[in-house]
Amino acid sequence: MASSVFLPHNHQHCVQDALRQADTYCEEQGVRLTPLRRRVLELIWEEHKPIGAYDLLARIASEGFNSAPPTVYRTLDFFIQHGLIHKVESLNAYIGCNHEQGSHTSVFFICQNCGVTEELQNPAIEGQLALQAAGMGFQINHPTLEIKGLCKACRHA
Amino acid sequence: MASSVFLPHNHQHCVQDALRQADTYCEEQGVRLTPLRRRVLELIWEEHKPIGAYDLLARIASEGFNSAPPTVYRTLDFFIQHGLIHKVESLNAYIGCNHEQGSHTSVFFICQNCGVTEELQNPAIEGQLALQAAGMGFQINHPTLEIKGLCKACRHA
DNA sequence: AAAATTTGCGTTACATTATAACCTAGCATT
DNA sequence: AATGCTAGGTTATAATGTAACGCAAATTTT
Repeated sequence: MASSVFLPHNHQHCVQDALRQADTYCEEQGVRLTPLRRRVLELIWEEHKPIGAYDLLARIASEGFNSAPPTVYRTLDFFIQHGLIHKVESLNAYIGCNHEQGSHTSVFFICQNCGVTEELQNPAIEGQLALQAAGMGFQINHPTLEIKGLCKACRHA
Repeated sequence: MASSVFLPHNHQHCVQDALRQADTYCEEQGVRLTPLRRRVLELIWEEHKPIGAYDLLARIASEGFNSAPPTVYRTLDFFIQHGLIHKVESLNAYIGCNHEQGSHTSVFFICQNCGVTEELQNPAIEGQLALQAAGMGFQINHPTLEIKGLCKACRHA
Protein backbone atom coordinates (compact mmCIF):
# COMPACT_ATOMS: atom_id res chain seq x y z
CA MET A 1 0.00 0.00 0.00
CA ALA A 2 2.37 2.69 -1.25
CA SER A 3 -0.33 4.44 -3.25
CA SER A 4 -0.59 8.16 -2.76
CA VAL A 5 -1.82 11.06 -4.82
CA PHE A 6 1.57 12.65 -4.17
CA LEU A 7 3.24 9.93 -6.24
CA PRO A 8 3.07 9.53 -10.00
CA HIS A 9 0.12 7.37 -10.94
CA ASN A 10 -2.23 6.69 -13.81
CA HIS A 11 -4.70 9.41 -13.07
CA GLN A 12 -7.22 8.20 -15.63
CA HIS A 13 -7.97 5.44 -13.18
CA CYS A 14 -8.74 7.88 -10.38
CA VAL A 15 -11.23 9.77 -12.50
CA GLN A 16 -12.82 6.68 -13.91
CA ASP A 17 -13.09 5.06 -10.50
CA ALA A 18 -14.62 8.18 -9.03
CA LEU A 19 -17.23 8.46 -11.75
CA ARG A 20 -18.04 4.79 -11.64
CA GLN A 21 -18.40 4.96 -7.87
CA ALA A 22 -20.67 7.97 -8.23
CA ASP A 23 -22.77 6.18 -10.84
CA THR A 24 -23.19 3.19 -8.60
CA TYR A 25 -23.90 5.27 -5.55
CA CYS A 26 -26.50 7.43 -7.27
CA GLU A 27 -28.26 4.44 -8.72
CA GLU A 28 -28.35 2.76 -5.31
CA GLN A 29 -29.66 5.88 -3.67
CA GLY A 30 -32.13 6.67 -6.40
CA VAL A 31 -30.68 10.09 -7.08
CA ARG A 32 -29.69 11.45 -10.46
CA LEU A 33 -26.22 12.03 -11.77
CA THR A 34 -27.31 14.57 -14.38
CA PRO A 35 -25.01 15.78 -17.16
CA LEU A 36 -24.18 18.91 -15.19
CA ARG A 37 -23.40 16.96 -12.04
CA ARG A 38 -21.39 14.39 -13.89
CA ARG A 39 -19.32 17.05 -15.58
CA VAL A 40 -18.76 18.97 -12.36
CA LEU A 41 -17.58 15.82 -10.62
CA GLU A 42 -15.27 15.09 -13.52
CA LEU A 43 -13.80 18.60 -13.32
CA ILE A 44 -13.31 18.27 -9.56
CA TRP A 45 -11.43 15.05 -10.15
CA GLU A 46 -9.31 16.48 -12.92
CA GLU A 47 -6.50 16.97 -10.46
CA HIS A 48 -5.89 15.98 -6.88
CA LYS A 49 -6.20 19.60 -5.92
CA PRO A 50 -9.08 21.41 -4.29
CA ILE A 51 -10.87 23.59 -6.82
CA GLY A 52 -12.80 26.78 -6.09
CA ALA A 53 -16.50 27.14 -6.83
CA TYR A 54 -15.93 30.02 -9.22
CA ASP A 55 -13.18 28.16 -11.06
CA LEU A 56 -15.60 25.34 -11.58
CA LEU A 57 -18.28 27.79 -12.61
CA ALA A 58 -16.03 29.32 -15.27
CA ARG A 59 -15.22 25.87 -16.62
CA ILE A 60 -18.80 24.72 -16.94
CA ALA A 61 -19.93 28.11 -18.23
CA SER A 62 -17.38 27.84 -21.04
CA GLU A 63 -18.97 24.51 -21.92
CA GLY A 64 -22.44 25.93 -22.37
CA PHE A 65 -23.90 25.34 -18.92
CA ASN A 66 -25.52 28.15 -17.04
CA SER A 67 -23.05 30.51 -15.46
CA ALA A 68 -24.79 31.80 -12.36
CA PRO A 69 -23.33 30.85 -8.97
CA PRO A 70 -26.33 28.84 -7.74
CA THR A 71 -25.71 26.37 -10.53
CA VAL A 72 -22.40 25.31 -9.16
CA TYR A 73 -23.18 25.73 -5.47
CA ARG A 74 -26.23 23.52 -5.78
CA THR A 75 -24.18 20.88 -7.45
CA LEU A 76 -21.47 21.11 -4.81
CA ASP A 77 -24.08 20.86 -2.06
CA PHE A 78 -25.48 17.77 -3.68
CA PHE A 79 -22.11 16.04 -3.72
CA ILE A 80 -21.22 17.13 -0.21
CA GLN A 81 -24.55 15.91 1.10
CA HIS A 82 -23.89 12.55 -0.46
CA GLY A 83 -20.30 12.37 0.69
CA LEU A 84 -18.85 12.37 -2.82
CA ILE A 85 -16.80 15.49 -2.30
CA HIS A 86 -15.52 17.50 0.66
CA LYS A 87 -15.11 21.18 1.20
CA VAL A 88 -11.59 22.17 2.23
CA GLU A 89 -12.48 24.93 4.65
CA SER A 90 -9.08 26.52 4.87
CA LEU A 91 -9.02 27.02 1.09
CA ASN A 92 -12.69 27.60 0.31
CA ALA A 93 -12.34 24.87 -2.25
CA TYR A 94 -13.68 21.45 -3.05
CA ILE A 95 -12.12 18.07 -3.59
CA GLY A 96 -13.34 14.65 -4.60
CA CYS A 97 -13.67 11.81 -2.13
CA ASN A 98 -13.30 8.17 -3.00
CA HIS A 99 -13.59 6.81 0.50
CA GLU A 100 -16.60 4.98 1.80
CA GLN A 101 -19.69 7.16 1.59
CA GLY A 102 -21.41 8.31 4.72
CA SER A 103 -19.74 10.34 7.36
CA HIS A 104 -16.14 9.48 8.03
CA THR A 105 -13.22 11.22 9.68
CA SER A 106 -10.54 12.28 7.25
CA VAL A 107 -7.31 14.18 7.48
CA PHE A 108 -6.35 16.31 4.50
CA PHE A 109 -2.70 16.84 3.75
CA ILE A 110 -2.41 19.89 1.54
CA CYS A 111 0.84 20.78 -0.17
CA GLN A 112 1.26 24.54 -0.11
CA ASN A 113 3.65 24.36 -3.03
CA CYS A 114 1.97 22.13 -5.61
CA GLY A 115 -1.55 22.19 -4.22
CA VAL A 116 -1.93 18.44 -4.30
CA THR A 117 -4.10 17.25 -1.46
CA GLU A 118 -4.49 13.79 -0.03
CA GLU A 119 -7.37 12.61 2.09
CA LEU A 120 -6.45 9.95 4.61
CA GLN A 121 -8.29 8.10 7.28
CA ASN A 122 -6.24 7.52 10.36
CA PRO A 123 -7.82 5.54 13.16
CA ALA A 124 -5.11 6.53 15.62
CA ILE A 125 -5.80 10.23 15.13
CA GLU A 126 -9.51 9.62 15.15
CA GLY A 127 -9.08 7.63 18.35
CA GLN A 128 -7.15 10.36 20.12
CA LEU A 129 -9.75 12.90 19.10
CA ALA A 130 -12.54 10.69 20.39
CA LEU A 131 -10.64 10.25 23.64
CA GLN A 132 -10.16 13.97 24.09
CA ALA A 133 -13.80 14.64 23.27
CA ALA A 134 -15.03 11.93 25.63
CA GLY A 135 -13.02 13.46 28.44
CA MET A 136 -14.78 16.77 27.84
CA GLY A 137 -18.23 15.30 27.38
CA PHE A 138 -18.11 16.74 23.88
CA GLN A 139 -20.04 15.05 21.09
CA ILE A 140 -18.14 15.18 17.82
CA ASN A 141 -20.33 15.84 14.80
CA HIS A 142 -18.01 17.10 12.14
CA PRO A 143 -14.22 17.23 12.37
CA THR A 144 -12.28 19.48 10.03
CA LEU A 145 -8.70 18.27 9.88
CA GLU A 146 -6.59 20.06 7.30
CA ILE A 147 -2.83 19.99 7.39
CA LYS A 148 -0.95 22.48 5.27
CA GLY A 149 2.68 21.88 4.54
CA LEU A 150 5.02 20.46 1.93
CA CYS A 151 4.71 17.11 0.26
CA LYS A 152 7.77 14.91 -0.06
CA ALA A 153 8.47 15.89 -3.65
CA CYS A 154 8.19 19.63 -3.06
CA ARG A 155 10.26 19.38 0.09
CA HIS A 156 13.10 17.86 -1.90
CA ALA A 157 12.84 20.35 -4.74
CA MET B 1 -7.22 20.84 35.92
CA ALA B 2 -11.01 21.03 35.45
CA SER B 3 -10.90 24.46 33.83
CA SER B 4 -12.73 24.79 30.57
CA VAL B 5 -14.43 27.59 28.72
CA PHE B 6 -17.46 25.33 28.54
CA LEU B 7 -17.84 25.56 32.32
CA PRO B 8 -18.98 28.59 34.30
CA HIS B 9 -16.03 30.74 35.21
CA ASN B 10 -15.12 34.30 36.10
CA HIS B 11 -14.74 35.60 32.61
CA GLN B 12 -13.30 38.93 33.70
CA HIS B 13 -10.13 37.02 34.44
CA CYS B 14 -9.94 35.62 30.94
CA VAL B 15 -10.20 39.06 29.37
CA GLN B 16 -7.81 40.67 31.81
CA ASP B 17 -5.27 37.88 31.43
CA ALA B 18 -5.48 38.09 27.66
CA LEU B 19 -4.94 41.83 27.60
CA ARG B 20 -2.15 41.67 30.11
CA GLN B 21 -0.46 38.91 28.12
CA ALA B 22 -0.84 41.01 24.97
CA ASP B 23 0.63 44.06 26.70
CA THR B 24 3.62 42.07 27.87
CA TYR B 25 4.10 40.40 24.53
CA CYS B 26 3.92 43.62 22.55
CA GLU B 27 6.35 45.37 24.84
CA GLU B 28 8.80 42.47 24.59
CA GLN B 29 8.51 42.42 20.83
CA GLY B 30 8.65 46.18 20.43
CA VAL B 31 5.32 46.36 18.64
CA ARG B 32 2.45 48.65 19.53
CA LEU B 33 -0.84 47.71 21.09
CA THR B 34 -2.65 50.81 19.86
CA PRO B 35 -6.10 51.82 21.12
CA LEU B 36 -7.74 50.25 18.08
CA ARG B 37 -5.84 47.00 18.49
CA ARG B 38 -6.45 46.88 22.20
CA ARG B 39 -10.17 47.41 21.72
CA VAL B 40 -10.41 44.81 18.96
CA LEU B 41 -8.65 42.25 21.13
CA GLU B 42 -10.98 43.06 23.99
CA LEU B 43 -14.01 42.57 21.74
CA ILE B 44 -12.65 39.28 20.49
CA TRP B 45 -12.27 38.13 24.06
CA GLU B 46 -15.72 39.28 25.08
CA GLU B 47 -16.98 35.74 24.72
CA HIS B 48 -15.35 32.39 24.10
CA LYS B 49 -16.92 32.37 20.68
CA PRO B 50 -15.33 33.07 17.34
CA ILE B 51 -16.41 36.47 16.03
CA GLY B 52 -16.68 37.53 12.40
CA ALA B 53 -14.61 40.36 10.95
CA TYR B 54 -17.69 42.35 10.01
CA ASP B 55 -19.24 41.88 13.43
CA LEU B 56 -16.09 43.30 14.90
CA LEU B 57 -16.11 46.07 12.35
CA ALA B 58 -19.65 47.08 13.29
CA ARG B 59 -18.70 47.14 16.96
CA ILE B 60 -15.64 49.33 16.54
CA ALA B 61 -17.41 51.55 14.01
CA SER B 62 -20.14 52.23 16.54
CA GLU B 63 -17.42 53.35 18.91
CA GLY B 64 -16.05 55.95 16.57
CA PHE B 65 -13.30 54.01 14.86
CA ASN B 66 -13.07 53.89 11.13
CA SER B 67 -15.58 51.53 9.56
CA ALA B 68 -13.88 50.31 6.40
CA PRO B 69 -12.94 46.62 6.18
CA PRO B 70 -9.17 47.13 5.96
CA THR B 71 -9.23 48.61 9.44
CA VAL B 72 -10.36 45.39 11.02
CA TYR B 73 -8.59 43.00 8.68
CA ARG B 74 -5.27 44.70 9.30
CA THR B 75 -5.80 44.43 13.00
CA LEU B 76 -6.75 40.77 12.72
CA ASP B 77 -3.68 40.10 10.59
CA PHE B 78 -1.51 41.74 13.19
CA PHE B 79 -2.84 39.51 15.95
CA ILE B 80 -2.70 36.37 13.86
CA GLN B 81 0.87 37.12 12.85
CA HIS B 82 1.80 37.46 16.49
CA GLY B 83 -0.13 34.40 17.56
CA LEU B 84 -2.54 36.33 19.78
CA ILE B 85 -5.63 35.17 17.92
CA HIS B 86 -6.52 32.38 15.52
CA LYS B 87 -8.79 32.26 12.53
CA VAL B 88 -11.39 29.52 12.73
CA GLU B 89 -11.44 28.54 9.08
CA SER B 90 -14.65 26.59 9.11
CA LEU B 91 -16.52 29.62 10.46
CA ASN B 92 -14.64 32.49 8.87
CA ALA B 93 -14.30 33.91 12.33
CA TYR B 94 -11.65 34.82 14.84
CA ILE B 95 -10.94 33.82 18.40
CA GLY B 96 -8.46 34.80 21.07
CA CYS B 97 -5.54 32.61 22.02
CA ASN B 98 -4.00 32.53 25.46
CA HIS B 99 -1.58 29.72 24.80
CA GLU B 100 2.12 30.18 24.43
CA GLN B 101 2.91 32.52 21.57
CA GLY B 102 4.69 31.23 18.53
CA SER B 103 3.36 28.44 16.39
CA HIS B 104 1.66 25.65 18.25
CA THR B 105 -0.74 22.88 17.31
CA SER B 106 -4.22 23.39 18.69
CA VAL B 107 -7.49 21.60 18.39
CA PHE B 108 -10.63 23.72 18.46
CA PHE B 109 -13.79 22.22 19.87
CA ILE B 110 -16.72 24.26 18.59
CA CYS B 111 -20.19 23.84 20.00
CA GLN B 112 -22.69 24.10 17.17
CA ASN B 113 -25.42 24.99 19.61
CA CYS B 114 -23.99 27.69 21.86
CA GLY B 115 -21.00 28.68 19.76
CA VAL B 116 -18.55 28.39 22.61
CA THR B 117 -15.17 27.24 21.34
CA GLU B 118 -12.27 25.81 23.28
CA GLU B 119 -8.71 25.67 22.07
CA LEU B 120 -6.74 22.73 23.40
CA GLN B 121 -3.29 21.41 22.90
CA ASN B 122 -3.12 17.67 22.79
CA PRO B 123 0.30 16.08 22.44
CA ALA B 124 -1.18 12.68 21.63
CA ILE B 125 -3.08 14.05 18.65
CA GLU B 126 -0.11 16.11 17.62
CA GLY B 127 2.05 13.03 17.90
CA GLN B 128 -0.19 10.90 15.74
CA LEU B 129 -0.30 13.64 13.13
CA ALA B 130 3.47 13.93 13.16
CA LEU B 131 3.74 10.17 12.79
CA GLN B 132 1.38 10.09 9.84
CA ALA B 133 3.19 13.00 8.20
CA ALA B 134 6.60 11.45 8.77
CA GLY B 135 5.45 8.26 7.08
CA MET B 136 4.47 10.28 4.02
CA GLY B 137 7.54 12.47 4.01
CA PHE B 138 5.20 15.40 4.52
CA GLN B 139 6.39 18.49 6.34
CA ILE B 140 3.64 19.96 8.50
CA ASN B 141 3.56 23.73 8.47
CA HIS B 142 0.12 24.66 9.62
CA PRO B 143 -2.50 22.27 10.95
CA THR B 144 -6.15 23.32 11.03
CA LEU B 145 -7.98 21.13 13.51
CA GLU B 146 -11.55 22.21 14.12
CA ILE B 147 -14.10 19.89 15.66
CA LYS B 148 -17.75 20.85 15.43
CA GLY B 149 -20.21 19.17 17.72
CA LEU B 150 -22.05 19.66 20.98
CA CYS B 151 -20.53 20.64 24.28
CA LYS B 152 -21.48 18.76 27.40
CA ALA B 153 -24.01 21.34 28.57
CA CYS B 154 -25.78 21.60 25.21
CA ARG B 155 -25.80 17.86 24.83
CA HIS B 156 -27.68 17.51 28.09
CA ALA B 157 -30.12 20.29 27.33
C1' DA C 1 -52.64 8.14 -19.38
C1' DA C 2 -53.77 12.41 -16.55
C1' DA C 3 -52.93 14.81 -12.50
C1' DA C 4 -50.09 15.83 -8.74
C1' DT C 5 -45.65 16.07 -6.78
C1' DT C 6 -40.85 16.33 -6.66
C1' DT C 7 -36.48 17.49 -8.52
C1' DG C 8 -33.16 20.09 -11.20
C1' DC C 9 -31.86 24.10 -12.61
C1' DG C 10 -32.54 28.98 -14.93
C1' DT C 11 -32.58 33.70 -13.31
C1' DT C 12 -32.23 37.92 -10.64
C1' DA C 13 -30.73 40.02 -6.93
C1' DC C 14 -28.07 40.42 -3.00
C1' DA C 15 -25.21 39.07 1.24
C1' DT C 16 -20.88 38.02 3.23
C1' DT C 17 -15.99 37.82 3.46
C1' DA C 18 -11.64 39.71 2.01
C1' DT C 19 -7.98 42.41 -0.55
C1' DA C 20 -5.49 45.95 -3.57
C1' DA C 21 -3.75 50.30 -3.97
C1' DC C 22 -2.90 54.68 -2.71
C1' DC C 23 -2.58 58.28 0.67
C1' DT C 24 -1.83 60.78 5.21
C1' DA C 25 -0.58 61.44 9.90
C1' DG C 26 2.08 60.47 13.63
C1' DC C 27 6.08 58.62 15.77
C1' DA C 28 11.02 57.33 15.95
C1' DT C 29 15.71 57.89 14.61
C1' DT C 30 19.16 60.64 13.07
C1' DA D 1 14.40 69.64 10.73
C1' DA D 2 14.94 65.63 7.58
C1' DT D 3 14.25 60.79 6.99
C1' DG D 4 12.12 56.62 7.32
C1' DC D 5 8.73 53.62 9.34
C1' DT D 6 4.31 52.19 11.17
C1' DA D 7 -0.64 52.65 11.79
C1' DG D 8 -4.45 53.50 9.83
C1' DG D 9 -7.80 56.39 6.59
C1' DT D 10 -10.07 55.92 2.05
C1' DT D 11 -11.87 54.19 -2.26
C1' DA D 12 -12.73 50.66 -4.96
C1' DT D 13 -13.19 46.03 -6.06
C1' DA D 14 -12.48 40.93 -5.71
C1' DA D 15 -13.90 36.48 -4.09
C1' DT D 16 -17.13 33.55 -1.98
C1' DG D 17 -21.80 32.26 -1.01
C1' DT D 18 -27.18 32.55 -0.52
C1' DA D 19 -32.30 33.84 -0.95
C1' DA D 20 -36.21 33.68 -3.53
C1' DC D 21 -38.95 32.88 -7.35
C1' DG D 22 -40.26 30.36 -11.51
C1' DC D 23 -40.46 26.82 -14.95
C1' DA D 24 -39.82 22.40 -17.10
C1' DA D 25 -38.69 17.76 -16.98
C1' DA D 26 -38.87 13.57 -14.35
C1' DT D 27 -41.22 10.76 -11.02
C1' DT D 28 -45.02 9.27 -8.43
C1' DT D 29 -49.80 8.87 -7.58
C1' DT D 30 -54.38 8.45 -8.99
